[in-house]
Amino acid sequence: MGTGKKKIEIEKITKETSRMVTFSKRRKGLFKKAKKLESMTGSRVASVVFSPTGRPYTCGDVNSAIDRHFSATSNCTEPSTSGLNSHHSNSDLVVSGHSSPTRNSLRDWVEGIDVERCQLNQLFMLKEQLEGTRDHLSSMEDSESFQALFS
Amino acid sequence: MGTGKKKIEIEKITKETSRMVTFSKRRKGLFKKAKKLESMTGSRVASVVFSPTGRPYTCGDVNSAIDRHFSATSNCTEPSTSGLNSHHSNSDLVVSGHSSPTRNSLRDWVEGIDVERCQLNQLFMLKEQLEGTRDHLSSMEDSESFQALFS
DNA sequence: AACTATTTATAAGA
DNA sequence: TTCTTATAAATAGTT
Repeated sequence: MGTGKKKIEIEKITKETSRMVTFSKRRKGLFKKAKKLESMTGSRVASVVFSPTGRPYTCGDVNSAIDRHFSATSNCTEPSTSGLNSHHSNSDLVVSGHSSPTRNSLRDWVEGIDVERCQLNQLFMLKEQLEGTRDHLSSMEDSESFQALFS
Repeated sequence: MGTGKKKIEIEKITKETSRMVTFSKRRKGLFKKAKKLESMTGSRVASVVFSPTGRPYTCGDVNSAIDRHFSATSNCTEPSTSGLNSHHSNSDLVVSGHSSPTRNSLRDWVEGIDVERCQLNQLFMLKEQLEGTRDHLSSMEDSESFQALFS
């Protein structure tokens, strides 16, 4: 009958196929849940999913989520008085000396980043998110929001 | 009987309460789905949810997701050969002149950020994610992963 | 892609 | 906030 090698190959292909089918179904479900959570409760959800092959998929309107914080405090030096920035501990976070930048002081905040610390992983991922979002708009559930992001 | 004012207050409280209950339940469900998607398909999910009151909740092991990309290319100058960085268009992305930094060149990448462009919103959100993650570990579904993130 | 038996999530009430 | 449960939604397996 079939060789052991061929049998294994067939199993691998089948496995990968069903794996990708499951990934596709569940990613769709996850993003649907995220959007419903937003619409039902007035919350904001931003998420990134890296597929088994490394392809990034994003969900949620990042710009709007951030703008909400800026617009709520447009006349203040603090970007937000809600939970987000109301408690700054004395821990050694990635940003030193810039606890709550306004839009205009973001350059200061960026320049204050301690690039030697591990949180750079986060920045790197952010870059990948941006690039992945740009390059894979067609894969997204909410393409319009993210096309605006790069226009 | 009860005054109109009191009646409205009761309605408002009830509404806010059920809204937060729904938010809590659905956020929990969303994070559960995210974790199951990861475990079933070998994918990576990172997500941030801002509650109706602006409180951030995070899900997913950001460090591990990034480390996967670094570890896959530990001997290369490129952080990843998978889909993420395999295609750089000539569009004017936030990062100019640094298309694929290694861990050691991340300082260059950070310094290359065009801080006048709208993508700074993304960086600001990243900062909020970091702070929110640190300050609200108790609210998370996967506390252990994120405690390690700040240790 | 579509179907459906089954599992899973959740809204309402306690 | 947690528990229960009837109902709704998601999805694994299959075609």
